[in-house]
Amino acid sequence: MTLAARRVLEAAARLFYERGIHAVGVDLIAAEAGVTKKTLYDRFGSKEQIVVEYLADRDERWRAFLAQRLDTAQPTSAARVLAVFDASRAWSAKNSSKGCSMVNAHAEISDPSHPAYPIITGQKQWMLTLFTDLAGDITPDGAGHLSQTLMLLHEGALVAHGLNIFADPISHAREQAQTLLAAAENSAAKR
Amino acid sequence: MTLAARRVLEAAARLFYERGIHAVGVDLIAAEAGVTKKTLYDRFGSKEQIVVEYLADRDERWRAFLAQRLDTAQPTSAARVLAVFDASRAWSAKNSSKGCSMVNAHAEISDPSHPAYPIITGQKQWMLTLFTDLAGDITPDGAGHLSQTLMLLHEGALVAHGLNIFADPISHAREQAQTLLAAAENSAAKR
DNA sequence: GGCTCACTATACAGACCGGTATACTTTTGA
DNA sequence: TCAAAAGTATACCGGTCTGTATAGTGAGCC
Repeated sequence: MTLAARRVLEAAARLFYERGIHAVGVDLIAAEAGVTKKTLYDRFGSKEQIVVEYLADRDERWRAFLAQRLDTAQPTSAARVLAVFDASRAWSAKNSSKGCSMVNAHAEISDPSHPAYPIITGQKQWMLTLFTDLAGDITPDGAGHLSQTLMLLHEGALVAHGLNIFADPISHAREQAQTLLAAAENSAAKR
Repeated sequence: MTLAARRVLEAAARLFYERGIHAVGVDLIAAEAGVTKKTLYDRFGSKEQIVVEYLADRDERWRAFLAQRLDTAQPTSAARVLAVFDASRAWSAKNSSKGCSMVNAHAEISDPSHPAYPIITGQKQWMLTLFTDLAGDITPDGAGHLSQTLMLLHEGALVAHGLNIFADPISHAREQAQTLLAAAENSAAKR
């Protein structure tokens, strides 16, 4: 990726996230990136491709960020679940004040055959799988059930954060997750 | 509201929800409504006003739908909390297969001074207040805490439903809410 | 009958949309 | 050193965007 291409992607990412995908034109992206439209089209070919790379890049960054956080977390599965919420809180404070970019993109991309669609649904599926794997270590029988609850808390917290419904929803979700994990460990130990 | 205006609002509501607000032009709305642009502008004055009335109307319909469901629910607060989730499940099956229209609109409307902004945040605040009032009857000390958790489960379920993350997330949220309510009633009774 | 209101039909304005073409300059690496 | 790659600058394309203007039709109402 060339320097100009990187600047285009950075500008597009910021504008798409803050204003929405359809509300941002390629002329604006080029201007904000300090790049001509010629360069933009030489590198990306279409606006759609910029959208795809915006979401793919954001997905990749989030996974890398989360992986790093999980690596430094305590090695127990319960601690790692909580580390996901900690990572989301840190990530949201810096990059996601308007909520989840995948959810927001989904609001604008209706067609399931759009090339960005699998990126959006893929990230959510990946998160669910992550929760399911961790939950499986805690309560093998209730892994599906627990992971779905964690997913709802997590998604709900991101929405609540983006819409500013109440203060610090991600911490609240983390706390609730902690209660859930304790109960699951307790009931698994009894069995 | 005239007949033509109603047709415009119905067409706009469907198109805005399915394709996104910025992706739909007034020409298309007029064509789908079987109405000329002249009529459309005579009735609404601007596209922005159509957006505002679309969201306001949807908000009103949801509140009326929910109120009717709450009226026919068992009069206990716990049953009424669960009735909210039941209402959401029924509503989503019919009108909200792509998730919450307020959340989706928020993804496209960045400016807090946009006239549609207070409608979006207002509905979320109203829902939180509703949960808080009901939770207050169950556990006065923990009303804020419980209502926030219910809110996260509810919002998370709507997102999960819209993105099809897993099957029937609203029922899962309802079930989780039920567990929470039982625990809250139990701990309130002990005190 | 005459008046108003809601509506149709069509054309147009000016801006912006995504995308392309031509011509030229700068950077960079074998 | 020299050619390819990457970039700038600018003009343009057809189409669509929100919004307006002009002209006329039909129904209800006092």
